[in-house]
Amino acid sequence: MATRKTELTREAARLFAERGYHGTSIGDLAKALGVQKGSLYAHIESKQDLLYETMREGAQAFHAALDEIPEDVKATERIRLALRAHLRVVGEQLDVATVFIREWRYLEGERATEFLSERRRYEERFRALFREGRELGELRTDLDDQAAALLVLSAANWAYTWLPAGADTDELADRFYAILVDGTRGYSTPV
Amino acid sequence: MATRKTELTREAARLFAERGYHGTSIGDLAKALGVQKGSLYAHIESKQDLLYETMREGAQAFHAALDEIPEDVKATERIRLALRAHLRVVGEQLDVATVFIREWRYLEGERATEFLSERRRYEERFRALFREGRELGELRTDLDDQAAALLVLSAANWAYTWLPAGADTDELADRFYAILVDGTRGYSTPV
DNA sequence: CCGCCTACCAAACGATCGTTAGGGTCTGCA
DNA sequence: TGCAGACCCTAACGATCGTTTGGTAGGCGG
Repeated sequence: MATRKTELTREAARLFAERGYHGTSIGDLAKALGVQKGSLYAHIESKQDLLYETMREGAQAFHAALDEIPEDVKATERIRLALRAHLRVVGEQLDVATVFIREWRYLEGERATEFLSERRRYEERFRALFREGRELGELRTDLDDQAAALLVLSAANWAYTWLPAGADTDELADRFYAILVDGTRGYSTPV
Repeated sequence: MATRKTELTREAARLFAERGYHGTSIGDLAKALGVQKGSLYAHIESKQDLLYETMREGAQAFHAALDEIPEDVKATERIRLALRAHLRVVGEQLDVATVFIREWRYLEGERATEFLSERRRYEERFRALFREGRELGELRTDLDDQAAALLVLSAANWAYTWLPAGADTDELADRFYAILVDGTRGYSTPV
């Protein structure tokens, strides 16, 4: 099943992540595969297609990771698992995640808007967790859940810049979660 | 004082932020300034120079913002002010900040490594605040200050993607800070 | 052995890239 | 009046860009 096409998209993701979409030429890609650049057009219709397919792969991976979170656990626990899920995707598919997070804006035409709504939908799933947690009384009733969700999403979305490929992302997610839930203040620190 | 050169670098920052370094051509830049593209070379030596100058501007702005934080206040307060300072730079110089955070990797040669150490130095200033806060007893003694600093830096570095230009960043920073310090958990939530 | 399919090749297309060359037109100051 | 300096022009350079074309080599089922 490791067709030439999937090798191509995988290498494209790697190069797009390393040099950026506009910084990667079709010639670079062909050279990385040991092939003449014209030969690539037996598999794709355009360079844009490669970017688009990587985006789709990323969107699918991130959503699928969230989908596996059980619904019958507490909202706070689902937040922890969601952070784990996101960081796991970043760690396991670093190239795809990097392109998904950083290079999406080079999509052209309606694909850009399609991706934007896909992305908003993903972030909304995080926001919903915090809203739910607050409404169910698991989180502080005066919590600014918008800001809290933004904080988690920031940590999640920034991770591709420093995460080494194959890191233990579960433990890392738990460390972030612990700080987020209990705060950094000393137990008896005066205000 | 608004020399043509500064207009050029400002426009370059704007376009690099909007379309990326490799996505912006010298021709685009010239058109935005209402000038033939060859004319730009009366002011610069290369396209790389424009990127480099924007980076320098960004580095200067971020460091200067941190420099203005008084040293005689508590470490926790300095953390709050540091977050304010960073977000203020992002809000006030969104284009420069965007290029600084996202496009730096297209610097070539030793400029790339120069920038990388500049950046590490900046992040270290944040980490030091958390270490200090923990050692002085202002923060929990069992705090994972590396993770805490990473969390704040993530929020700070991700902000360019969603901050509207000219937003009230001080209030936003304080909201992040409040969550970070006190956590999200309900006061009486069972473990 | 034939015909199909996947994969690739060599060569070229027009467009655009960053950059250079040489000359021109203003303004302001001596 | 003349000269300097800032600013811009047109035209072209070689290189590289994404993409197209027409043809070929090898494997595999009929």
